[in-house]
Amino acid sequence: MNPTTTSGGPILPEAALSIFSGALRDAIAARYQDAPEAGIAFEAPRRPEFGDFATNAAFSLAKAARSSPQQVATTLIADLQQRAPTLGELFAEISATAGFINLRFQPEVWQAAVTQIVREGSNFGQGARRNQRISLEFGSANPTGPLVVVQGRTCSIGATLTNAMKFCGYDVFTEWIINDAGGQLDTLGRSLYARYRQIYDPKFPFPEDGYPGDYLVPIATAIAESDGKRWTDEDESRWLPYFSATGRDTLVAQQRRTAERFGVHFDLWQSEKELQDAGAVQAGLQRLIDDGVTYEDDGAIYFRATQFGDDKDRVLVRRDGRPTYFCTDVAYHYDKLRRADRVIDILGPDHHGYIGRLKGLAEALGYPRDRLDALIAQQITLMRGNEQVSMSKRAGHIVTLDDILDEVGVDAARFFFVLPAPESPLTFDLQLAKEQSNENPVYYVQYGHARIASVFKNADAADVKAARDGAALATLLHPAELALARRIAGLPSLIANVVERLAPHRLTRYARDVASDFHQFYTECKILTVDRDERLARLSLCIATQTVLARVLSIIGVSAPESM
RNA sequence: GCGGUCGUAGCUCAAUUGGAUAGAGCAACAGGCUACGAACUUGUAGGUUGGGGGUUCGAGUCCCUCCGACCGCGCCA
Repeated sequence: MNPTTTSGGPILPEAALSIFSGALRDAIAARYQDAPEAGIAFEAPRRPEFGDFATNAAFSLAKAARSSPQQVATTLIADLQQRAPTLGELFAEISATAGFINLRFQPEVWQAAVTQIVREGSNFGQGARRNQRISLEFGSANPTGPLVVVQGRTCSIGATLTNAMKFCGYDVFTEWIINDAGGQLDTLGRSLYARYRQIYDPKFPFPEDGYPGDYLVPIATAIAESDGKRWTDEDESRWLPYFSATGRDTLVAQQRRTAERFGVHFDLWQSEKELQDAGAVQAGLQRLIDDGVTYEDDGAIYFRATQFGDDKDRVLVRRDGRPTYFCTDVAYHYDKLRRADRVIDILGPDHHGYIGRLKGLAEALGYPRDRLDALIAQQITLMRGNEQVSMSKRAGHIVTLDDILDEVGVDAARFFFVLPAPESPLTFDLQLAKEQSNENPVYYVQYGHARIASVFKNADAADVKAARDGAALATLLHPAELALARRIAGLPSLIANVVERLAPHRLTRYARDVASDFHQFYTECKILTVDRDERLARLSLCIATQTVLARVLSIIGVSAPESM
């Protein structure tokens, strides 16, 4: 039986791999009967001279075959040539080096991939809808001040993952938790009240633990304008609820405006206080009690976190009967775990010690630990050239996200915040981010997109249309053309990887790689040549490249300009 | 002290989760436009992956140990 059939038209890379995989499996079964059956995995080698794909199948067979991986690989390739001679129609090269079996596709395979991208356009790489709901919580800040740099990073990471997941066909629900249940709201109220009193008496004392910075002044002024001096003679029990609530509402509205400006949208802004008032906290607590994972000690109720990998048991209800922050979070996560198939929190660096508790909680509630993931966005150091920008909150040097957006713009900020892996610390150079020069990776990628747009402007409109309608690509043979085709064909698997590993930073790297391959192609291959077939083929490659660049940029949340 | 994250080129970061000779960008040096945007590109140089030990065909990646940085370790949120 011949496993390869190429009669059905052009074969795409995945199909070619799958044909090879089938043939190899048959060859292994015939040659090494007693070898354990194992899946055959392919990877794209780092070095181009090793071909387009490689498999390490021979390594796992070597022991059973009592032979070296290299010998096994050579034997299998010889068998394949006997058993499936038509593989040569798909593969220009099948070779064994150092035990790996390396594959190089025929150009037709990459040409077929380009044709597919042109045909599918902006749908290329999109996953079919799967019936899986993901809850993604990120950004969440105390409602006591403007958004700062950390939220810029968690929002960029969260929004990018959201976009990637949606594109893959997941049902994503984004949530922001408003930490308004604790004593910090009282602090906010007192700070705001002090600002209000200072309008009439500049010497009015500001609370020692109050929120510094002058962002409360405009809110206090607004209160003074609408209410006048009527709060100056009131008792604290009267003015505190009012100033706390007004401060919270105003600041949350500001935070929301900043997030929207940053291109980040949340489906739910969840107030913890409302969660408590609605009885959800009681329900979550009751569930833990029913599960028998709590105990009472000295009048307080504890969660047996140590049974689930945490290093300490955690108080849920204080001796005075008030629930802790963690207790509210139990309720919130219990709620999320019930309505989503997967729950992801993206937290700031100070929540490091919180991960174990959360995962233990998921387990205590009867869910597998990996149903809940907590990702930590590591610390950010702001630089301006060689100078570090002070962000000390105590000293009142608050650098807000709005400040950064004013200085470098949304595009650069979104790009830089996802540049390194989330768990790597980030050094953010504001000077570099706003520089419109070749040192700035954002412009490098955007320039690629704009350069393609420029080619289309110079080209004959009829040619562009012909290329969009589908042209023959047999002339795409130049190494730069094939490298670019191979790169852009990798978009779907890259996005799948970003989602699977929660690794948004891979998108920025990929964007640069695509742009780099394009610029090299552009340098080495004249696009608007006199030969019509060649011209249309290269225009098709440009169309496909622009499609991929636009997609990646849109997932990162960066604009794809036609000109710059 | 306990726990977590990290330590990779002068700088900022990767490395498809155990694969091949550890890669990019910037900075440095030397080249490329009478062709569609030079905001581009080609090349050179730069490394004991913090140190040491272990696991195996194979380790930046896993285990142990030391060194160093940051962050947690409240009946705060």
